[in-house]
Amino acid sequence: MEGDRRSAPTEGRRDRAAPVARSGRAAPAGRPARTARAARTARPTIFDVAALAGVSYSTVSRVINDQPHVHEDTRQRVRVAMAHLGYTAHVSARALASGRTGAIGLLALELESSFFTAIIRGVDEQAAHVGFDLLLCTTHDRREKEAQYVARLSHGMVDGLLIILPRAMPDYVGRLRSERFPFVIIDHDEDAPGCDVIAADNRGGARQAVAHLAELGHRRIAIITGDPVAGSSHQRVLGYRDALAAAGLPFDETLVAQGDFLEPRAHLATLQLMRQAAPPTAIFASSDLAAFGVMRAARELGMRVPDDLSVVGFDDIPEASYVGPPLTTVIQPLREMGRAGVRRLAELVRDQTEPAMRMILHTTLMVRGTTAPPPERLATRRRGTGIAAAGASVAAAVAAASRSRSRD
Amino acid sequence: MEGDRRSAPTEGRRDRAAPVARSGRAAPAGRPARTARAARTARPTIFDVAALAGVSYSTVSRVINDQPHVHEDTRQRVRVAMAHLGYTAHVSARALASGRTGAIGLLALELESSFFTAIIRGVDEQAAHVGFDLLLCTTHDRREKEAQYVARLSHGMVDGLLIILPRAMPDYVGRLRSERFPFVIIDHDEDAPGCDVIAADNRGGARQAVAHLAELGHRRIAIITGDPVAGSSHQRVLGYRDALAAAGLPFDETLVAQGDFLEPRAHLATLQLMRQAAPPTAIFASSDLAAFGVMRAARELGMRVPDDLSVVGFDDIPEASYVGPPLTTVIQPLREMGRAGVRRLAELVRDQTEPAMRMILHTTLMVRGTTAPPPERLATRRRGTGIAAAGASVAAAVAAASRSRSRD
DNA sequence: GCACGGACTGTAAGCGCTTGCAACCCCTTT
DNA sequence: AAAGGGGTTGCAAGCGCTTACAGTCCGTGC
Repeated sequence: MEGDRRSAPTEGRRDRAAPVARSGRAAPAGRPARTARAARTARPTIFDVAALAGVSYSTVSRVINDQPHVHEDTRQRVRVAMAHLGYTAHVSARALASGRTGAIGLLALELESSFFTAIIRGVDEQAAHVGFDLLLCTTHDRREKEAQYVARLSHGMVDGLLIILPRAMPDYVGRLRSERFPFVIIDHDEDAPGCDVIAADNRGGARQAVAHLAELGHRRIAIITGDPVAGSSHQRVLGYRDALAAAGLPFDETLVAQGDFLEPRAHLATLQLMRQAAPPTAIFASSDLAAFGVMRAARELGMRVPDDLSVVGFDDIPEASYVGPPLTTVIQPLREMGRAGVRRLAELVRDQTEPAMRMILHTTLMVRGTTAPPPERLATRRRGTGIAAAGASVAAAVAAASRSRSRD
Repeated sequence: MEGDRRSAPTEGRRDRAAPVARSGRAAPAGRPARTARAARTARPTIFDVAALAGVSYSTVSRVINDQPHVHEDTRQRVRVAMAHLGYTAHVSARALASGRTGAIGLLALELESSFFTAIIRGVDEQAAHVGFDLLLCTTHDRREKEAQYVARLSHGMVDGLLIILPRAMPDYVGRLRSERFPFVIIDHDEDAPGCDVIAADNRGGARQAVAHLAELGHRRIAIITGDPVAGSSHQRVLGYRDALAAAGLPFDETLVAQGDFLEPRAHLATLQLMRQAAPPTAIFASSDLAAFGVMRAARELGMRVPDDLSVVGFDDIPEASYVGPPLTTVIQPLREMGRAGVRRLAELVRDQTEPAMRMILHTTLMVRGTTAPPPERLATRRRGTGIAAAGASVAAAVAAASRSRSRD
């Protein structure tokens, strides 16, 4: 048997290629070759490669995994055999045996909004870079689904999880933590003890945006908030207040309208804001989508942006620069957030004991075409009829409406 | 031993919950409980559930897979045990044992363009609907990578493959076919014998677009083609010629500019087209992105769209309706193509013997703001100086240029 | 010239699950 | 009362790979 192994690689290879496998070598003890069963597909396995190369299957495994302790000649011989058979390792089998899958999972709410796709682009880019496969799961806000996904994913599908979570912390996070499963949360701007989090500086960004409006001379600056369950939403309100305070402007509850980051709600909120006795001359929307809603409302009211109303968004999704006029907004480095998330996750997968950390990325104000100084002070002072200066009959109607019910 | 099994479920359950596992039951022959080795994580396995429920592991497996031949009481008992332990099946293990993964792979060139994300949205939606997980792979046009991905994916990662392939057929497709691995190709509008293909009616769509321009009175209609390696590109040229012929217009080679579906190239091509002695009054761009390039060039030349130049795109990516003026384009049902791809793939996974088919989805012309009748005939006739009517000095310069070199 | 460490290689024992088959139960049929 | 049969259940044998451990071989130091 031993002399056997020593047979010169070259001719050894040839006679191994013959149909008859040398018994007790190709088929290890207790593994009777291949049963008649199914035989799913005739895909070559590690055993076929081993037989062809005239080595044991574990040696093939070592070659596949670039492990040391394989003679260079042997390695070559195995490589040739693999190429010859067109061998590709079975992913599930390695995952099962090794406990590693080489993939990461990405959990996102949906794919509709550019907000998510922007992050996903960053994730995809970096995942490819560090050699992870990407499993994309969208939850469509179905909480039960979400927990299920997480369970499945963390049980043999992926090595780590990236969760875009602009909301409250769900229960499964606790479970992941206790199972010491690597995960990173993206866009979760609130307390998350023991979790690795990547978020943008929401408060700072909002402050920049509102400070910009104040500098332009606006005194009545409204905010349309994001979804109240999102921490980022809260942070942006704080930034708004910071900026007001810094500019010496009073905080006025009537200038705070609740939104949900989406367009329709912002549209509605804007109509309500403008109906007030003292409507704002500028609106800070908590997302670009919301800003689009503001602009649509303005258009309907016959107001021009930015002449009659200034608008600032948040996020800088691609559409922001397409619309007319292009939107002034706060750049949130979405793509970079995705990239950073993967980088961090890769570290965690490598070393499970890394202490959790929180990573805050800077935001930048991007001044484009939707902000300008407020319309002449006169209009601002002559409330109610002020807007009528915008000229459209719709505006007049709103003005009339706001006169009749002085406060909402 | 036999009487044992018959022990009444109720009290049987209790004593099974006791720490001591009944030897030879919890641990099957040749499987000595759990070795001291690693024990990766203390995740419950099917054996733990079996022990707790007082049944064999295969019964648990049957419950997991909703198979018949399990007594309802037993089923319940197992369910309770699973819930109690927080059991979740190990995905790789099932994949290895069963040969099915419950996932499909999606191979896309990249994620940057809305073209791909639109398809992906459809894929994601339908995948969730039919219960497949989605593995997203972007190739970034690195051919070697692509073949590798396909090999990996088809070896135990996914049950089927969706390939967005607006290009020539790569070699690995042949391999997939010979391995009888289920796959569907999306957006591949040319011959693909034996392959399942989903594509839009590129020829028909182009015909509609160009017919629309002809109906508006345009006589000199240019086309900026797509990437020549794409079958869809070729089909759109055919549609263009169809429409010209139908309208009794001659086919003029000088009105065909080669593009690549992308913006910069189209921008350049437009500048060249307009520099001609007899510039077109309308341009059919083979993609929306290309149409944006046309519009940018027109802007630079001081021409107004659609007054001086009509533009039609193809695809109807979301940005098409955002730009000003909103783009007249051919709606390609990208999302539906993604959905249809998954539906078809699901069928193939279920029944490998399905004969291959080709599915062509209809396109729709969406008239928006970039098309109008050509500028007064006069201008069209008085070539060279005609454009100067557009007014801008840039246009004059181009006119001058076109005079000096009467034909390119 | 022989024990010894190091470089390779092979063997066994799983990873956690599915599934064909055999065994068993209880109940009907003859 | 014995045979037959359908519904349940358990067992064994894998799926294709990784990896601890146990050799095997060779070159070296004494």
